[in-house]
Amino acid sequence: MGIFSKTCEYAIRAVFFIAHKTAGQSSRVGIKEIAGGIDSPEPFLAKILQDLSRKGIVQSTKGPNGGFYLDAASLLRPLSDIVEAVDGDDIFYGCGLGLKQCSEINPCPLHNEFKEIRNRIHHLLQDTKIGEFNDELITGILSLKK
Amino acid sequence: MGIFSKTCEYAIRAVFFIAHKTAGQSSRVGIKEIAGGIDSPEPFLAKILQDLSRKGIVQSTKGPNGGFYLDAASLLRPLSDIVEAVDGDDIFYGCGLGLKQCSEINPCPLHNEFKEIRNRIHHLLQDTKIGEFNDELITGILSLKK
DNA sequence: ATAATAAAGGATGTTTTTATCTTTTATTAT
DNA sequence: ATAATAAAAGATAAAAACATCCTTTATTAT
Repeated sequence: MGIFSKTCEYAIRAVFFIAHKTAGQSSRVGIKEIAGGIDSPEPFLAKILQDLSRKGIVQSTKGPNGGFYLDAASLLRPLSDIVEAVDGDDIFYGCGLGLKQCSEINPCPLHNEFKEIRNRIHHLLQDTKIGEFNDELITGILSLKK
Repeated sequence: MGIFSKTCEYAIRAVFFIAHKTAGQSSRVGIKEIAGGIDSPEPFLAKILQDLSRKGIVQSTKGPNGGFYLDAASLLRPLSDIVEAVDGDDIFYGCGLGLKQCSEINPCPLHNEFKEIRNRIHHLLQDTKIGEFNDELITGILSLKK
């Protein structure tokens, strides 16, 4: 088990992939190419992108030359938008030991330590923009496969 | 989805509970009391403790006056031992985006940022000992329920 | 208009995680 | 020895996550 669900891992990788493939050039990229580009099961990823599209995080058009893309505004959105859309905000606000009532006044043993870690994750994802890695992905410095 | 699996959340809370109930006094605490004390499903927790017992992280004896307890050495073990036993070490070493080949020479876009976060989690859990919160748990400053 | 294309939508299947129940084994007190 | 107790072990079940397949809808090119 990682920090994110598998669904969310695929989602983030897919959005990065769409971003670097379509940023600037008014082009689209199809589900097949995306799935191949991030090593994910195609039909499962289709469902994930369908959901992200409904939620306005990615854009899409049907038909020939259709596919997924990201408009200028989407490229500037923080990664946290993807995570919240897919996994919710538990990773940012939930108790590390799973206690519903855990809080400042009723803390679990790890409350303060985990608060810092969760905050750090939250800030990292808020400060990182979807379009931020396009250059490095194009040049191959960064990887989205396997 | 939290940082840990539900199984692991229950495991940590249960071990904390056993620790503060039995530390010092050569007493034992039964599965029923533990499950009640940490708000967990009793039969599921029984399986978890059975596993932790096999792995030597908690001690147990059967029969009347039997139950679970922690010896002196166990009380000094780090929390990371519980997490590794239950969830494995993915949380410490795995790629945030789920990439098997992610590494320094083939990094995903979030590699360095996540490395720091994972390290921080790792160090926190290595530096925190199982018996560390007994006093606060007895006095009720800290909570393991709901 | 028509055929081809590609995502959207809906139904379904599989695997893993979470949870329960029943029987067995070890220990203790009588 | 026997009965009572409590964890261990094994089998089973329910829920959630992960994954696939088939049909429909929107778009484009001819």
